[in-house]
Amino acid sequence: MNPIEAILSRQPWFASLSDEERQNVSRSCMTRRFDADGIIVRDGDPVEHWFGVIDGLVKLCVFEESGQSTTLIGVPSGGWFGEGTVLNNKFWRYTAICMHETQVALMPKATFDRLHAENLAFNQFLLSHVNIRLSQLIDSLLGDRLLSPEARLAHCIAWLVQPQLYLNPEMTVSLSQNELGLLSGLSRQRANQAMRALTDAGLVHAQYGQVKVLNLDGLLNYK
DNA sequence: GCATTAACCACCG
DNA sequence: CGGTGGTTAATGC
Repeated sequence: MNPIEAILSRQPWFASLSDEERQNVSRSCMTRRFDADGIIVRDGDPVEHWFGVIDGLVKLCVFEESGQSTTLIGVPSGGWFGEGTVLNNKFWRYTAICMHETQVALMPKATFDRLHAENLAFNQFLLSHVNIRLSQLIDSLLGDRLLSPEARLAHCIAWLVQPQLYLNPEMTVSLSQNELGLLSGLSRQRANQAMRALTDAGLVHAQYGQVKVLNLDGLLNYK
């Protein structure tokens, strides 16, 4: 089994395809490897693929003309991104940057559109995926408006190991506190301070360049 | 008051 | 050595 088949076989919708369609889909997809800081797509690039993170970590960012930039979300191994753009737009509206060396699966838009038009299980997967992302958005609005920096960081870490979205039995994510700050909208120093609070609360275990989640519900309920 | 930037230093890989 | 973590001081809203 080639790498792309191995990835697709883990997708819940893939098994529902006919043998022929499974072959067609996996033949149309590709994998590509990026170094740390490698750019998968830029804001303004034409939409050609839907992307899956096989191994590594990707951040989705926007850059303002003023020179300001912000990180929207992190997508770890097992996650997919860009379905909204593939469905609705001709051009990317954010930039996807690898935070580590990252291997990415690329599904051509034509394949995506065909599955979207023809396969129920694929649509069920998409709807559930989009639904979880919507929860994530609402949670992030909540964090932004009502919650403490500690809670914002807690939620941000929790979403990175979200078992509904990603396969990560170790519940661990490889990120520096600087990158954690970028993802949660905090400075490194404030993220560091918040990390200590979460560690003291026994919710996470901080290692060098890596965080292990000990209590996912605790993180999500952190005020 | 609280978070941010800048800066420093010790430590890890 | 570069990247990361822990901390402090100055600045800004």
